[in-house]
This record gives sequence, structure tokens and C-alpha cells, in this order.
Amino acid sequence: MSSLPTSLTGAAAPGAQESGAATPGAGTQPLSPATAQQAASQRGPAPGPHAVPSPTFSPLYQQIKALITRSLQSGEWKPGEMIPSEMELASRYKVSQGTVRKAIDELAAENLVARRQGKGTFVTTHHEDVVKFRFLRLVPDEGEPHYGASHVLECKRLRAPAEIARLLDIRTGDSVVQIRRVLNFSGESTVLDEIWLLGANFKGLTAEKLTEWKGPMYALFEAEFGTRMIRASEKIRAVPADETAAELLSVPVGSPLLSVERVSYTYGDRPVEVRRGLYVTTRHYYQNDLS
Amino acid sequence: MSSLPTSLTGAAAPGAQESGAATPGAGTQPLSPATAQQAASQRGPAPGPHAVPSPTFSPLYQQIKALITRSLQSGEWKPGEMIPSEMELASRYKVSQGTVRKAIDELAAENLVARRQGKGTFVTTHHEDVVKFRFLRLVPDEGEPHYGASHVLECKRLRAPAEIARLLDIRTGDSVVQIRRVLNFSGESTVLDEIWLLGANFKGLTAEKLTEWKGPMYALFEAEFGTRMIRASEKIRAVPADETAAELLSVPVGSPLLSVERVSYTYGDRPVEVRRGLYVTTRHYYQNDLS
DNA sequence: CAGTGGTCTAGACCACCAA
DNA sequence: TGGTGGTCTAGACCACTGC
Repeated sequence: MSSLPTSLTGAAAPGAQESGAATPGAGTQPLSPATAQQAASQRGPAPGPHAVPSPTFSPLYQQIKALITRSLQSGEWKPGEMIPSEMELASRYKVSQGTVRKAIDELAAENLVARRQGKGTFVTTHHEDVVKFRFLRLVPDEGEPHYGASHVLECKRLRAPAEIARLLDIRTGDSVVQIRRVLNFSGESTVLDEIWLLGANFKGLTAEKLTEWKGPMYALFEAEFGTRMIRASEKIRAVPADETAAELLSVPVGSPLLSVERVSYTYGDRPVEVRRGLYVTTRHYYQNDLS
Repeated sequence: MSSLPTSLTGAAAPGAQESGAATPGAGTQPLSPATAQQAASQRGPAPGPHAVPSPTFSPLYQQIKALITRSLQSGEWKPGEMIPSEMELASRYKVSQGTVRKAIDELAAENLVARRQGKGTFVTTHHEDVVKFRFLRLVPDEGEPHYGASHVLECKRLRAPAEIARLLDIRTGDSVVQIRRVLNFSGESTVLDEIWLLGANFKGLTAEKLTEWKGPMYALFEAEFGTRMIRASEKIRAVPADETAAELLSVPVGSPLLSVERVSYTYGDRPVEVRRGLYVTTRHYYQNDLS
């Protein structure tokens, strides 16, 4: 175990390695990686030979995955960049390529990285088309999905109201950034967004920066503020337009709008954004696949 | 190749096996499965030694997956039942356990099948709670998600209107079954569904059968009609309640409702159901996770 | 205890890509 | 041509379940 990084060693396998470990494969030469495998099979408290199989068992590849995730989070490999090859990672972590592969498989399934055969494995980014439309599900009845023009109405720092604070897992009154904007799709005001961001993560965010930025807002957040949105959870309802929304979206007061309340999370499932969107769904619809 | 099932042999690998094939593993004893591996690597038209690597390349595990899917579709293993163990399947298809595993991995990811450690791999069924809520995303503001009481208003056979026919990939005028029903959640009419089913697949479906059935409608379809819903695609909008909906859902005319247009697919991505639901979202919301 | 899925390794070969 | 991910195999051992 001494060969593994401190983070792994210290957190997961406090005990020493087992004794009669048969090495897999040919069965003749005792390979060093066998120790890693043994270590992976018995961790948690009280790792004695006859202890219960440890309630907090975690397979090796999960630990490797956690280590890779940490490197992603720390910015060792930035969005769009290639991460080390499977062989390199295998030798770095002193495990087999297959184990690294399984770790990366899961990261790819979670869209944290993307594999490209013959090229390498790359950190995903909100600049890519594929990723963009994972977070914008509004599709026009006619024509291709596209990104509308953003018109920022407001961007200011304020103290978090109780409800927002609860969703962001901070205290009421903590600093947040509030943005209000309208999205135009082919000339029609279609989306009215009200956004709250964790103040600590978005120091220096201004309406100007938002306005100057061409492209998805999440791409700006990732490039300029090092905060990457990994997943989000939405609650969707049909609501009547109030006066403000009606005016900004050019629809009659009381007409049906799609209300989309989103909480977005970054690494470690930490919430960093709350967003309330009102969508006009006469010429667009919200696309969702159940599978 | 002669050892593989006819379906695989005929469809995928018309050519003979390669010559200088090194067997994997120790490198001494020539194992028979090597032929399967070789065959897997060169299929499609014109499999000569120097032909281009075949544009329709498909890995072995994908073929195994297709074979397993076929058995699921044919009813060889029914919903809720256990499928043969990985070792059994490996020996049936003359491939290694690892290849079967990878095939099953994908089937599990698509929710066609569920693995249970120590027990086996089971065909998923709409009776299970986990599966139920994959297709019912309406969650109450307070309390746990649950299935409401269904009140069938109507169930009749008719000729498909053009729009429905288009979505079901049949001809206008072909036979379909139409169902209209209301779902009650804790005493409140919350969902008004209008459902069209492929006539050919649902002979003998009556309002009585629907009313007698306790549980998810898809469970009835799977158990009584052998039609299993695998995935669905939904288009969501906010719409005003018309007179009919307003009356059945006890809301004012014009009040906002969530309109959910769903097309459901069975094996082979064949559409078998079109559904238009109107949801009252004052005390419930539609839950969606972006990841 | 036997059987099942789950993890890990080692090694070979293939497909794809870029230089 | 070399490097990368992708496929396939073989075999060992572990964790979980139920008899």
C-alpha cells in the first residue's frame, strides 16, 4: 500500500497487506500490483484478517475514480484538455490498465470526461455542442435547436433570501449574485431567467462580462470562474404569467408559461446555482427522454 | 465461426477465419475461442485479408447483446424472471464471460435487465417501484411519490387520425385503441390522459380490464399483451385548460396546465403508444434530472 | 456451502488517429 | 509508425445470497 498516493492510503486502507496472496495471471512471478489488489479488498475500520468484510467497502476503481475526479476539480487537467493515457494513469496509481479503464468508464458515463478513440480522453467542456444542449432542453417546433441571444437585464450582489439560501446550502443573508436575463430565439423573447449564484464562487461577475460573452453562460462560468456545472435537477410546472413576465416576454398576463426551477451542482454535488426560468412554449417545447 | 449460433454467423461473419491468429493468454495452447475473436474483428461484406476494415464493424459483445435482446423480446425470459448466469451464456455463445458481462452491462444501463449480486440477472418489469417512477415523473410538493387512482373514462377502437398514425409509424386509418382516463392523487384530479395504442398489439383491451387492473398501466400491457415499454420521448409545454379539461380536472377554463406529449417505444425502437397528458401542477411538479 | 455477480490483473490484438 | 482507446480472453479472488 505504501506505493499508493497518500490520499488513498490514509483514507481507505490503514492496515497492512495480507500474507498468502496468490498473484493472478501466470502464477509464477510474484508481481507487486498484487498488494494493491489485496489492499483494495479490505479497507475501513478494523482491517484484521478475521474482521467483518468492512461495511464501508469501496472497490479500487472507485478510489481511482475519486482520485481522478479530485485532479479534475483541482484544475490539474482543464476543460478541453486531454488527461493522461490509461497506461500513464495505471502506472501513476500502481494499478492495472483495466482498473483505470473502469474508473474512466464511469467518469465518461457521468459526462465528466469524453473518450475519443485514437486520440485520448478529454475533460468535457460547456463549449461543446453536445454538452450545451444537455442543459438547454428547449427545442423549436420548426428548425434546429440553437442558442438564442441573451439580453442581461440585471446583475448584482445581494444577500441570499431564505429560500435561495436553503437550496444553495448556505445561510440566509450570505452573499449571492443575482442575474436576470431574457433569451431571444429567432427574434422572439422566449425565456425569462432569474439566476442566483454562490457569491463566493463568482467574485467579479458583472453584467458587462455577461453581455460581452458570446456563448453559453456555463462556458463562461467554467472558463472565468473555475466553476463547472456537472448536473442539475429541475422542477417543472405550468404557471400563469405575472405582469413582469408578461411584459418582458410579450405575452398576455395570465397566459400559461413553463416554470423551470433548477438547482445546479458542481463537483462533490455541491449546489452553486439556483435558477428560475419562465419559458414561452407556443413555438418551442421542452424535450425530455425517459429511459 | 461454425460454433456460433446461426443468427450471428449468417448475419455478421460470412467469411472464413484468419490464418496467423495468435491466441491470447499464455501463448502456448491454441484455444478454440480465438476463432470467435477473430471472426468478431472482421465482418461485413468482402472480408478478405486485405479488405478495408469493414464499414459495418460491430464488436462481439454487441452481437451477444443483440442475441440476448432477441431472447428477451421473444419472451424466452419473461419480465421478473432470471436470465441464465454469465457463465451459462458464455458457454452458450462460445465467448468468454467477460464478453457476456460487457453485453449485460449495456443492457443493464438501458434498464432492460437488472443485476443483483449473489442472485443473478433479472428481466426488469414495470411492477417494480424503481421502474414505475421512470415513467411517472409527477411528484407531490408534500409527501412521497405515489401512484394515484386511475379512473377510465373511455376505451375504444378507432381508426388512427393522421397525426397519431404518423407518430406511431402506421398508416392513417389503421386500427388503434384510444383510452381516456383521469388520475387522482390524494383525492384530487391531477392528470387527464388521452392514450393511443397500436391496435395490432392490444387486441382485447377493454375499459373493464383497465378498471380491474390495480397497478401501473404499463405493467398490465407487459403482463397481458406482451408489449413492454422500453423508453419514451416527451415534449412538454404549458397550455391553457380547455372546457373539457377544466371540467374533468376541476380547474378554471384557461388555467395553466402542463401538456406532456409522449411517444413510447418497445424493442427495436418501434413506437407503440402515443399519449397526451394534461397535468395540474399546483400541488405537484414534473421532476427532471439533467446529467 | 455452492452459485451468482463484482473486482482485479495480465496480455494480446484491433481500430482509429496524427505526424 | 507509434500512441491512444476498444475488444477479447483467461484466471484468480472477493462479496453477497440462499439453501
